[in-house]
Amino acid sequence: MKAGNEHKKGLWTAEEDRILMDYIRQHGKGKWNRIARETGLKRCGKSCRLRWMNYLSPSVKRGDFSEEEDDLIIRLHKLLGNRWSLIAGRVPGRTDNQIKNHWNTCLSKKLGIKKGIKSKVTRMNSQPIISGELKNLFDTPIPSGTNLSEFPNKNLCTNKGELDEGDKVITKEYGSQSAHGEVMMSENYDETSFWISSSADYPNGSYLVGPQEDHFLDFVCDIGF
DNA sequence: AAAAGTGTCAACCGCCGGTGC
DNA sequence: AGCACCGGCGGTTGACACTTT
Repeated sequence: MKAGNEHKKGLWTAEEDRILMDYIRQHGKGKWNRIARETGLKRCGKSCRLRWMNYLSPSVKRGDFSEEEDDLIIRLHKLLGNRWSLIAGRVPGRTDNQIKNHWNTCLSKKLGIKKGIKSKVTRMNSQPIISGELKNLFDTPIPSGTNLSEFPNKNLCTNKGELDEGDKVITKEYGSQSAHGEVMMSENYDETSFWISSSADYPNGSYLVGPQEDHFLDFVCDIGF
């Protein structure tokens, strides 16, 4: 089979939607290439999957993003970067594609973020960071008016007072739970790392220090230049 | 009214990792 | 080990709608 040449592209018609939905109602989703074949749709399996996941699935929420959703996405993006599927997993009813589009067209503009400017890690100050206490981690003061009570779990230890990219850090959160991570640039961090990002991604000079996944948002410390 | 410019978002593309044979 | 297939991801494109000139 010469895949590619004979697959239809472009917007889906109402009739194609109906065929795909009927099939999935009857047989369930998955095995998208098989679905594409058996429905007679002249689409590739990937296209069928995408259409279902991003549009036809009943779990997909349509319509404008609420302010609450915007706020959540902004906070998640600070923590996770462009990991749209992870962000979408925490925004009920929204797909990664919706969130990515919304970010690129509305939110990044709203925040004044320019594309293509790389983050850089800057050095923290030399103060040791003491477990159970929020310290100013950077060379600059915490802006007046910052509500520290918004960050209830701030137990952070470091193995030295001054951090740089590559340094190992330990956090303690949620009772006895602790985790190890590495200070990284935001666009490079991996699943297990904590990270520090800064600069152009966050026009007001925000820094973030935080673990992700299991520990999630409670441990975000947002400090200005 | 029409052309040009801009914004939005559905869909595509290439790549990657997992799985089964 | 190597291959094919599949699902999933993030970046990008392009059609269409809307706004401005």
